[in-house]
Amino acid sequence: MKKLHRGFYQRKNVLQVAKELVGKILVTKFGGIETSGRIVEVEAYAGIIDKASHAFGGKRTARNEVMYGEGGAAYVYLCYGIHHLFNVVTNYREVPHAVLIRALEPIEGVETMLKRTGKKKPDHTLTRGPGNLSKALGIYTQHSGISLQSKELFITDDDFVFKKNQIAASPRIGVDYAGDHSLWPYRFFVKDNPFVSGKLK
DNA sequence: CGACCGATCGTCT
DNA sequence: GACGATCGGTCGA
Repeated sequence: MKKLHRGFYQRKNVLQVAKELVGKILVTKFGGIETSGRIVEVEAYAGIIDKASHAFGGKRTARNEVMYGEGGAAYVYLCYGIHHLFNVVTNYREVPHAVLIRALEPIEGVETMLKRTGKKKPDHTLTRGPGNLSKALGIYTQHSGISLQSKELFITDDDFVFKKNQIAASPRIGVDYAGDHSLWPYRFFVKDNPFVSGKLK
């Protein structure tokens, strides 16, 4: 289990980082309790040229400021007033790229995840979709800006790799407002994995 | 099945 | 004052 180093995140090609994040393990250890899951779905957001990104056009606000920091930090924001969406900031300072983590396969701490989400059984909805996974791992907007080198929130590599033909690309979900950019194939996911969100199959 | 809808609130205009 | 990088429930076919 190797914690991903800063160099993994601080690369220029957000699509490359997004693809490589599929198969890695997202871990939280809040209050000494570990919960983790293998990443099976992500979306890349390509900064100022990407109409779907919060940083489109160089827009800079208190909320998205962490996207302009150096790669390797968490960017968490509240969506629809309910869901806390977890992103990984990539690239270098002043280049606001990010990868949204959309689904996990639970590994560690399923009991804790059930407690946090209020679900009864550990089915595929537990960590399916960005809102659900954040809730299951205990990630909230208060964690926005913290480094992924921290002891409480980080991503590891256990040398597991999905085969190339198991990974598919598609347009991103829920970004119709981005017009033509909503068609960009910036979503990467594991085929036929029950934890992957979006329409079934 | 698919379409629709309500929840809920921080952020930006 | 409007609007989400969502989710889960309901309703009708």
